[in-house]
Amino acid sequence: MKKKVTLKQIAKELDVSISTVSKALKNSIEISEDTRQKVQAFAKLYNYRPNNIALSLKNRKTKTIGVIIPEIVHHFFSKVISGIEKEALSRGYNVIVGLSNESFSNEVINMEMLANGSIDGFILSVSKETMLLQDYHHLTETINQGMPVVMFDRVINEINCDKVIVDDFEGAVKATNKLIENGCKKIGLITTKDYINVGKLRTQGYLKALEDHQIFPEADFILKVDDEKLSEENLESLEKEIESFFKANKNLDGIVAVNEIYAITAMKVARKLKIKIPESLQVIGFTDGVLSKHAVPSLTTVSQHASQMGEKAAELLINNLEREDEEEVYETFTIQTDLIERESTN
Amino acid sequence: MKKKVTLKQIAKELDVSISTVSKALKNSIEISEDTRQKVQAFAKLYNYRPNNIALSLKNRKTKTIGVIIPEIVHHFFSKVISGIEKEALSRGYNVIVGLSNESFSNEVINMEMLANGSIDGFILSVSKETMLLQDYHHLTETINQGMPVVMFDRVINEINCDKVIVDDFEGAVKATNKLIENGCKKIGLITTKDYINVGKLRTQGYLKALEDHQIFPEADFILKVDDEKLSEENLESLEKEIESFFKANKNLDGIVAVNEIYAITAMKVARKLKIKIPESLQVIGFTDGVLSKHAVPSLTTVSQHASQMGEKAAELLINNLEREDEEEVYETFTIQTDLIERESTN
DNA sequence: ACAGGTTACTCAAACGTTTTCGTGTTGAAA
DNA sequence: TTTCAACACGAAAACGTTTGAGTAACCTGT
Repeated sequence: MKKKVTLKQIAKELDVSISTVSKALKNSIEISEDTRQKVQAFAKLYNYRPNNIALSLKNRKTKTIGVIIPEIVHHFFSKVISGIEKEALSRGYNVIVGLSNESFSNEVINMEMLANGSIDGFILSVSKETMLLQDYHHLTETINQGMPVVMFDRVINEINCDKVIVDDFEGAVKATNKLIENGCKKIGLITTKDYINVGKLRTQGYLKALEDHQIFPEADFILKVDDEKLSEENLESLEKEIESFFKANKNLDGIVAVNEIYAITAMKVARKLKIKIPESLQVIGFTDGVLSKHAVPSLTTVSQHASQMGEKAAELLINNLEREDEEEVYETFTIQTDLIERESTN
Repeated sequence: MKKKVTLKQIAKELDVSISTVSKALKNSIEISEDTRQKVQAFAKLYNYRPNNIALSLKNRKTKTIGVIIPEIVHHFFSKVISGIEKEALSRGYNVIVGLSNESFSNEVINMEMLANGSIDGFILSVSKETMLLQDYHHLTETINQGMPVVMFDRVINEINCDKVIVDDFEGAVKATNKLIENGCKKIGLITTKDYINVGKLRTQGYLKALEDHQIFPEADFILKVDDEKLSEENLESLEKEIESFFKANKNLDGIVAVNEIYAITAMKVARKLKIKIPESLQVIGFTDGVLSKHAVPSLTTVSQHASQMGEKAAELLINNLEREDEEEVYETFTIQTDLIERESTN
């Protein structure tokens, strides 16, 4: 077991100073051809690699970005990470991942753990609890300390930083328009409570599309599912809720659901109620995950281009980190959605 | 924007030495009550936090573990990460994630990037390409440098380190037994090529169960899908392959599939061929992901307890890191599988 | 022969900590 | 008055690196 070799050890072994070794390895002209070769040969032999931590300390930058997300077992978020990682790797950065599990305190703890020098900047999507509590002190503090932050998807307008968001509004408009074009007259919406801003925006898009086509929005056609219903355990109660929604509104011929689970569950319930998809009910979901692709019938969905979001977020952050001038102009980048048509619509 | 405050700045401000500040903050008895309070008050006011990088350099440990996985947009792996993160957080460690994207060179690059001081140890599942090439120099090198490595799921027997594996063999036995108990006579297997060891083990488990029940294994009943068929683009060709498999073996009444996608696709094809599930064909998959849960009919599956795997891997690694004595006794921990019964079996 | 200029190095500081050892000042015991 | 703890603090080294400044030794031209 040979431990990592340091400059000091090489220096001692070759009987030169540490500086000489360092410069020789950097091909400095200050060092004679002879010594240079000797040092480089030795370094190669012992597989010398500069210690990242020492470099980080010296340069006051770690070349590492911290990512805090509510959950990783989730197609959207893991895809975003994958995008972040891709961009980060190509620009020589590492990615540290922290999970908040939708908990405010976890988010704070994770951020504090990373903010003390471990990383150069944050990319994050805040937890539901944070949105609910509206306590953003951990965010403002890190930003005030001069650490760049990029928020994505679940962003907070009050916070002044770079942001990458999905055009949720327009996505919902597109989805709803599609159903209208396909001849749907009674279009239902399955959405979340309003404090989740993406749910809110999608709801607004749905309403806008109806309005544009002079369709009167029936309040009954909108189901606002309680948030906990998304968790894996509460699947049955979600099913029940949707079932009574369907039973209360028997004439629905189109459904826009603000996420994949709602859409898939709606299809499941429809099947149970012998409602044919897409013949008598057309369904469009959000988030183009595995479920949409593999469902039977496969689900028409609004793709959020999660991977692209991640790449863009990483790009914004790294650009910011590597910018010389300190001008603070924050950008909000909007990712356009695409409607991916599959079997659940005509 | 107030930058992070350091010991030096506090020292200067209070006109004491750096050592005094450091000791005062650690409640050292060397420091007078008076000074201690003054320093602590000041530190609190300026929200002093020790710089992690400096600590890492001093202590020669980073309290960070590196995780290298082939892919993150994958239920199993993201669940493992979530388990790792949970254990890591509770023991004060951070998690750096590197993705190999199933590529050997990416795996090597990622490991080299992290091995130079950024982390204290690795948790990894090797890429398919690495298994194919059988080039493990990057692994042996890091281990030789004294950096602990824990491998999970896709492990390499030749490498001497801690390992966490799923009892794939027994899982397949359980699944096959279940089908036999349920009255299946002609049980097919949809698996991967043999160089993926988990696929191989599951195949062996399937054969063992048949043997135990004196059922002669028909070679025709085993479909070894070419590996690229797993990727999202090749979904149709996977479907086609399974479809001809079904057509060639019309009398199959049970299917064991070594992963979720194969199982779901098999069900999709069965539906297309008007084969009723579970009445005329019962299906069991591996990996208890979202698809299994939300499929119609929902899929009976062998759960690998991915989260538990991650926790265990992190536990082994951290124990190793924090162990005083240097004895190298490597453990291979086997996670038992559970059969989760759903609608695709009787 | 000597100023001036290369050449090929070494020194030392810096990044932010922790910790061992040293030291000046007190107060009390002898 | 001397001696010796106890007390409260400071200096310095160490982790591994980079880099500007400093310095010997040699060479060159006059």
